[in-house]
Amino acid sequence: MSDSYDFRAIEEKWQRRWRDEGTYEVDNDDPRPKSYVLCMYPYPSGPAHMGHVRNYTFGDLLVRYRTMQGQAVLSPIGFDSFGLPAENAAIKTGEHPRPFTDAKIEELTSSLQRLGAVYDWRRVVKSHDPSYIHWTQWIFLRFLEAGLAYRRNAPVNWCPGCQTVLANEQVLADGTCERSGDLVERRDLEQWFFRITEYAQQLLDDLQGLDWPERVKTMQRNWIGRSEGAEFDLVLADGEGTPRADGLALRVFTTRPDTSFGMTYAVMAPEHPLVPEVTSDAQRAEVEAFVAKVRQASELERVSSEGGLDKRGVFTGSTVINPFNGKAVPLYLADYVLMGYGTGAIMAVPAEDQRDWDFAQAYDLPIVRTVQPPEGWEGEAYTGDGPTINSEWLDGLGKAEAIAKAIDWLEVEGHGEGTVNYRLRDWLLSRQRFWGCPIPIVYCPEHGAVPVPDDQLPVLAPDDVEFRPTGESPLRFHEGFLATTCPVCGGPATRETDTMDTFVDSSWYFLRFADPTNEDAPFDPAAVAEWLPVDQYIGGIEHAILHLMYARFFTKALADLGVAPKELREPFERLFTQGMIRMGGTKMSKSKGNLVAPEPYLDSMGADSLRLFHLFAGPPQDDMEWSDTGIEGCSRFLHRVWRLATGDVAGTVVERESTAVDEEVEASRHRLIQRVTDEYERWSYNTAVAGFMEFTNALYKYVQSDAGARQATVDEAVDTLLLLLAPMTPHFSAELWERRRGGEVHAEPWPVADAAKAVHELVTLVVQVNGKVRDTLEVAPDISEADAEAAALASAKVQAFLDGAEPRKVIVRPPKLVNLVV
RNA sequence: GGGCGAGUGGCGGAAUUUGGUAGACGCGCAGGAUUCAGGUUCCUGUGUCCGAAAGGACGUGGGGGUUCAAGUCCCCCCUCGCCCA
Repeated sequence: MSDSYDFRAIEEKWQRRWRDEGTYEVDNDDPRPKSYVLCMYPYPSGPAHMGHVRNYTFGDLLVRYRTMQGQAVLSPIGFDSFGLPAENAAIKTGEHPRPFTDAKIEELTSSLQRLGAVYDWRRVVKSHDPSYIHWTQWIFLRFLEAGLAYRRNAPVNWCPGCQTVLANEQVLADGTCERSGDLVERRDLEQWFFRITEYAQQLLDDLQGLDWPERVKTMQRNWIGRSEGAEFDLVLADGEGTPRADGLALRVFTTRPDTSFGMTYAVMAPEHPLVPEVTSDAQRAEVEAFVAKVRQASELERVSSEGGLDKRGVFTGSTVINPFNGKAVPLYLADYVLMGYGTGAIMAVPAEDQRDWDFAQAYDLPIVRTVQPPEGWEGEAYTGDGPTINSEWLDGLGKAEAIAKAIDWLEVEGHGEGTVNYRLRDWLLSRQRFWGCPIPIVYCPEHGAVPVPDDQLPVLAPDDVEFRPTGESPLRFHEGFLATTCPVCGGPATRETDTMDTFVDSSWYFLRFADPTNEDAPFDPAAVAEWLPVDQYIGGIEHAILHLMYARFFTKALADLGVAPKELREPFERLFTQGMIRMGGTKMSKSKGNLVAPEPYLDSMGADSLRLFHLFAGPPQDDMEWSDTGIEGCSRFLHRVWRLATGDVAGTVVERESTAVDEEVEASRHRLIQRVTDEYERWSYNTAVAGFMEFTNALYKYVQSDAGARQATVDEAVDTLLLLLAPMTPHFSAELWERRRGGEVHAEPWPVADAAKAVHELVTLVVQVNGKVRDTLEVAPDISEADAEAAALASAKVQAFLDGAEPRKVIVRPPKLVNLVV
């Protein structure tokens, strides 16, 4: 008897070997074809949970599969190690977040190794490492020089109780602070932005060439939100419609210039700079109260259509002149118009916009249709196409022609022009937090905001800091950090205390992996050119919008600045978004406290069983409700293969010449290679596992058959099985391969099927009568139509159903099906 | 409200490309063999209904349609999920 499958010893042995021997380290000058496989780098929150297991199993499988196909696979890992959870822990304990974070990284690293995931450990990148901070800051300065970073006033969430700024995720759904429970206010602060909007069109256009899930691309398109329309001026007038003496006008944006004759009022955002100008004395008190109220509201509340609109607007006391018909219409403020979109002011056409319709109803404003709704239309606002009405020289035109003609008219008359507008806003990167990458800026009373010179990077946060229970950033009170000198004049100056959004760190880490220890630059463009773009990026759908958009923006900007190769327009050629693991219907996450730890399974069944289970449980892109029923089936399967591979199955294995039975086993071996290779390419891992199980079951039958199995056939079948399983169950395959054949299974070439040997001797021909299966026949795969029909008619079962009748029609699809219609 | 995706046995799920044996594979369950017993292992069965069986009828959220043939294509409806508003 051979010894049994001791997964614990085997996994430790191979994990140590892969790590110590650097099996999965690859050099930039590796002569093999290059491939870059990357899982989104994790936030180090402690030991891995099942969500990580699933994610990193997919990644590791691909690394090993491509390695066996002869490629040099770059498989790096890093840690998104700045962020709020570590800072919150620091506030609670008073301990600096660095040791806390380093400990979490240790824990996650060892979990990943216990899973059997392999990486080039020389290339580890950590966001909070001074060498990484250095180059994140350097990139910020290059963006600043290029005008891609700038500073302006913007509203933040301010908690009056804590006297600090909150991140969006620290504000509860009811608008209160998660820590103190105070109502969160909106407050203006000078903050840093990246000019991502400059790339809006490119970010939209370049989606086309990416091999990404269509729904992720759709989400990005919607987020960018390109809309074509027109901007034009509405001349401001007093309450009676008499134009102001100063000729001041209000610029509005609309996607529907064709409906301009239907404008019955206009609306500006409450924070519009012209608000004080247009407010009449009679309305001033009401307007100011309204503006103050809106300042409290979150953007989500403002754009929500929940609840009535009757308290959400106020009349300014002014009117504006519609240039199309010269009529004066009232000018309102309303919370649903945002300063950040378009021009911050709109013409309102209630007949063709539902929100304008609702507002018009609430404020008793007139509604004039300018598009003829279809016959029988019973809805309110009509946004579809139709002939234009009530619009003088636009009457009768369809939507597209009317839009074009209206824009022409605006341009000729000098009131405005056709424009493209994007929903995408510039990226606010300032965070009033400690545990992030410091923004390398100094404020001088003489010279204002001055960049820290390159030779003074990195700007690092001090270690001797005191965390306040309110959550305020300790940097704001640390004299040693704050006090500095102006790089321009040498006079006293203070440092910027804000840090960068952690999305900044994750926007370029995949580039650093190509050249992770470079001390003179973030990376050598030549090294990046060797590996990038990432061939396969793997991560969660929750990053479909922000992270992927920001990383794409950084890649384009860095290429345009000459930091990255200028041909590198996109970072991630192929994207796979795996489904999340749910627990009780909600996402498995630390904050929900419903994590499932892999350790008990690693202890009782081993990493390979757990990996196999995750692969077998369902399609990788689908969400999965966690349940461990079935994991034992995977463990059982591995034990079955182990016994087969170690000759521990009761049966007769003999040395003899090959017979037809042996040939059939050999044929199914070739079919398995074909099938599984195809399924690996398609990420259909659950069916690949099913294929392995079927094949193993068939081998058991073969070995245990009375006739006895041929040694050479069994050996070849088992060897193939081990090779095909190697990406899924790496330790298991490696150990058996070494025992049986010697050497490393993952260094073996991927098996290739012989198509000629993979064919079936006989295939099943289904015979139907009136579309119902009445018999199945075994026939040669190359049977002719006539022979198939004859065979079908010869069937006694079929004759019984025909009951002597002559078939009216015969459909023959050799060799699969014959349908007799009577 | 709009967009996208999904709905198949007791459960997870399968049915590739172009409509062609629905339920592969596993879990669970039942029976048998091994075992003092439990566990392990091996074999067999397992959509529902009628039937002792042979066999038959029904069956992929609901309703209609196209077709020799529909889980798959078309139309309407219901439910759930995600994204946007």
